[in-house]
Amino acid sequence: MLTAHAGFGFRRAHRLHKTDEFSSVFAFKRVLRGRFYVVHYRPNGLPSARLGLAVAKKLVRHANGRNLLKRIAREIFRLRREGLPACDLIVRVHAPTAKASRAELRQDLQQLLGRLPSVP
RNA sequence: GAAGUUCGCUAGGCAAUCGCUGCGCACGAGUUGCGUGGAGGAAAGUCCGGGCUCCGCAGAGCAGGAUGCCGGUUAACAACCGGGCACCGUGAGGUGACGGAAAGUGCAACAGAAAACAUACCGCCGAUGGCCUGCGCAAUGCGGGAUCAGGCAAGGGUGAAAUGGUGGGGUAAAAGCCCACCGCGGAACUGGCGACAGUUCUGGCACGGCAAACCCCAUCCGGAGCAAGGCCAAAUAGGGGGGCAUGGCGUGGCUCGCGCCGCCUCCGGGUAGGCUGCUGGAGCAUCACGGCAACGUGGUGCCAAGAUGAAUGAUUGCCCGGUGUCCUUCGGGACAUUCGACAGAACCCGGCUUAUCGGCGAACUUCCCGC
RNA sequence: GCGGGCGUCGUAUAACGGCAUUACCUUGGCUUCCCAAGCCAAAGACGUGGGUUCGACUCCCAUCGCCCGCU
Repeated sequence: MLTAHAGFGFRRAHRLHKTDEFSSVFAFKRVLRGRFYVVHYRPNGLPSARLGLAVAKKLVRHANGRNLLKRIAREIFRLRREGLPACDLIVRVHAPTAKASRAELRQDLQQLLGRLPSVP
């Protein structure tokens, strides 16, 4: 049902929705760790990569800040989705980001996505 | 011009490109195209109050909680408006949990004589009575002393607080003992819906403080929450042991009442997807009328977020504002800037509280200068 | 969404509205040839801001932070 849609779109099909989907990615236990972000990944056998997000309330108290981190992650994923291997990704935040600038956060995630292994 | 006070508004703007999402329309029916809408003044904290939904009705009592000068506004409120009183400010104005201590119980460390019922440490007096004593023939006379009986609470000192204050009279010394004024209590009258205020008379000083100590009085409050609640689909599972049925469940702090009839527990087993509620409402704008105002009534026009692993964004350019550096013909200009607050709807409203870079407007106050 | 609880020396804890307690830790001294142990002494705290009260860790209000529960 999922077609390899060309371009920079980021539709519902490119996101993870169910608890099961999240759990299976976590259960696969493949992790790339950056300075602020952590990327869990698991090959999904679909034509495109999919993204899930998790930002702990404990690390970023205000909804405002959590939304910012998610937007940054979403935007980078959207722009690079075409070039990514077909994996389910969960981008998680694991370090306090209060002092980090947007550029640092972006650079961190770009570098993590670059380290993803290609799917056989 | 400076310094303030109060009230209100605003929350950088425009464009391009790439995206997310609600709704509508279109057809070639694609997760396609076009159009259109898409965070706040606090959306926050969840401190109050409602609507809505379910608990049969929302019932009674107790417990518990809330409110607490008066009048009004409101769906309701701990909110708001107007007023009274007290305090603060030169003023515009601001602040106030502001009922009751002559119903009761309790509390007050240390200091101090004494901390709530009266008392007397240092003191003052010693008129009167007694004592000692001088004058005197003597007296119920005239003096002196200050051990006693006794009188006093003025002054001192302690404390957060000490039994009205100031002045005068008065006295042996004193004292509301007496008087004037002030304060306080009571009564009457006047004004006001009322809180309260004013005037007059009167009492002769009582009735100290703390109720954000218990408490009393008056008024109010049933419980739970949109994960409420409803609908659809799929699947199925019955059973065994034990307990209670003056019992159990609805029911939530307790009791009663009301409704239902099996219920609880252990073993073992199963399910948890979609739709709805979901945004048209105590709604917004504007006009008229009533009201000091909060607000109300009526007319006209408008429809303005609805996500659900959770949208409302990103990048670039120009402008606006700030900051820094440099230049200046003092008008300003050039360059740089990861400088542009607090912060993100989750059923919906009314308040409160807290966060917040700045900008704008109106009315008023005080001071200075000029005319 | 709803509800409950807790913030006290560096750490763990007590405290009727009236001088903030105790232990460990730290520092100094005594003791010892030296260390440890022991003995003696000292320093160090009421999350923040208001209010009530003569006086607040305690009572009230607001706020900040942390923890827990239900759905």
